[in-house]
Amino acid sequence: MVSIREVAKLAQVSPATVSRVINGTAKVDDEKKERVLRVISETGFVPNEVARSLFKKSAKIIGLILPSIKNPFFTQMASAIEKTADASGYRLVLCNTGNSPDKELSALQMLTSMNADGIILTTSNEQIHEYIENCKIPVIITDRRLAIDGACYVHSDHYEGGRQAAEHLIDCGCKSIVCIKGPQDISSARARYEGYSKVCNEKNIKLQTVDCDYDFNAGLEVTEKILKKFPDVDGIVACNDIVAISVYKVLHKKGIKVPEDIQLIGFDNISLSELLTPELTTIAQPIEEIGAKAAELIINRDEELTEREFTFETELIIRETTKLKGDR
Amino acid sequence: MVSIREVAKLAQVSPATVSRVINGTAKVDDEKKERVLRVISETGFVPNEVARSLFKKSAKIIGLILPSIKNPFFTQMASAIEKTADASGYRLVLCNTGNSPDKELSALQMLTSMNADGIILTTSNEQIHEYIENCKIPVIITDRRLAIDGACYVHSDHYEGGRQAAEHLIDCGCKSIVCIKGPQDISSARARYEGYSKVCNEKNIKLQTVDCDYDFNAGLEVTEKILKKFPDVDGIVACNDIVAISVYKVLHKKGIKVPEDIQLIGFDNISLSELLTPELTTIAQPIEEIGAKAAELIINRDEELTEREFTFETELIIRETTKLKGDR
DNA sequence: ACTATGTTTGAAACGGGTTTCAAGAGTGAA
DNA sequence: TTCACTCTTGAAACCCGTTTCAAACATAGT
Repeated sequence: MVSIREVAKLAQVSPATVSRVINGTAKVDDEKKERVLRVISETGFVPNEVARSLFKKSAKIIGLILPSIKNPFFTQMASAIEKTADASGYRLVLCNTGNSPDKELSALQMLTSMNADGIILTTSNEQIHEYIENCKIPVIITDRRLAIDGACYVHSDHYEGGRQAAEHLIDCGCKSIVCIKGPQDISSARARYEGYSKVCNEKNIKLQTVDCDYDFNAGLEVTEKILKKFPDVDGIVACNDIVAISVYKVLHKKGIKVPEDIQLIGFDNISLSELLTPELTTIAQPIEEIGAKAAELIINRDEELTEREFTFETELIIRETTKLKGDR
Repeated sequence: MVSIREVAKLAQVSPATVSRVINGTAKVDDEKKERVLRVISETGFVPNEVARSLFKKSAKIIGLILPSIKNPFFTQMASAIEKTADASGYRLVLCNTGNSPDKELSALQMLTSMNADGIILTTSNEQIHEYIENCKIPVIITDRRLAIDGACYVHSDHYEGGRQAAEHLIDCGCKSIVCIKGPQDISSARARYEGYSKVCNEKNIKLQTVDCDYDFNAGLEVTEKILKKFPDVDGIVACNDIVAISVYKVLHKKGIKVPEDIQLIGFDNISLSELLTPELTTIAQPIEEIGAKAAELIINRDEELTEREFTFETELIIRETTKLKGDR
């Protein structure tokens, strides 16, 4: 691996001059510049990013800390972050926590000590509170809202999304709706349910709920439970698209027709929801916008922020698991 | 950010001693060790990973260069890589290339200059040849086989997978099978097709093929084409699960029953293929094993390699889109 | 008591770009 | 010709954890 000092020697200039040529930080005599460039291309010299970031205290890195890389929602968000980051020359360092607070903290420390320029984090764990507040790099919390000052929040309007889901099923004529509540330690799941139940209260609809994790197998189980507990159910609000898919699967296996017998709505609008047969009616989050915004907040971190919370609107996407026809 | 020199000053020892305490690289007087540990916990000192990796020439980083982060196959592989990496204290730096050779090369250079300990790469681009052969860190090419010396290869036996798919549809009684060939510049797609066509030749089955990209929309189009060109088709071998899903979607929309009218088999066994209704019959690649193996090759890079190519077996997973019943 | 061996320790060098600072070169005006 | 000012350039310090090397000290053996 050739170093800047070797390039300097071969081009008969000082390392400082080579640095100035590479970065265009100061005027360099044309003849010398050419010599330097020639040596660089002959030797294939690439500046060592580690040495650079040691001095600059910026590694051009965005840290991404997620509960699970396999979850399509996070994957789509990660993809949007990567796209935005890459366009500005930033790389993504990925950490998977499986919701473990220990792993979250160590990922956070790790990324700070790597001179990351900012961290994008999805967590429900308030214990990392202190670390984040003392953190000198921006920390962006996506999808969820915690009570941590010093962080930025980027998420959808889950409350409104919950309302939209409830209203849509009611508009579709459902009389006995069951809401599958997501994990209530997650702020977005809480907000969705609050929006949902608000509408039900306004319209005097009886609240029928079951609890469920954001997990395919949990969705399979909870569907059985719904059918047993609420035999007259004709509408199901799933806590996310993955759970909606599992609900559909159980209903289909039992010969229950969707949307004829039971109507079904998901949440997130992961790209999968459109690939399925039948296509899933769902509440769309602007996943790409959320990811892009989070990345931008880090890339433009020197700009003074007027807001610390960015809320995006959700949108009802009517497809094939409910009866009203959408635009499509 | 407190440095090792500050810690040393506060603990009244030299930076060298602090380093020895942190890393356990040499015996340190118990009393001093305790002083150092106390100062570390009081100040919240975390060693700067960048300075460390500048000296050590290892950043404890695995670079992962993929055509697309959204593709579930790669996501599942990435997840397995992350799991293996994390267990040994390595982080993942993710680069998305969208198959652009320029981006591949710059990601490769970038990762080398970041002192990455190794790179896992999925590409069909032979142009990066020279760079990889001169690369001083291990480069592992997954899923595909190129003609690049100096790289390691980790993949499934796609040829055998192609054979299994063909044999299964024949066993299921298909008389007019259409094979959707994947992009033939990708070695694994070629191998699958070779395995497939070998079986057809052995059994005197007419080869009926169409070309298709690994893409959902391409799958929708190609299905229309199949129905037009081969109206008596009763079996379809899709080039991967995503395309199989899109094929199913078109067939379903046209009222064609799967597997009654047309049987369908995918490739990969992404977790999605089991979530669907109907569940997809497919040729499984051991995605997690491939990812883990690739990561291990980097983590254990000092061990002498006896092989440069690691081939995993594929497995026929019979589910609901073909007529023979599997174990389940 | 004195050599021999072993252990602990800190000063200093190292890794490789970047930046500061002051010297040297060049230009123009007086 | 000389003073003033600008532009280009390289030496050296810097970022910060690690390691080498030799000094200092301790223990054991004779």
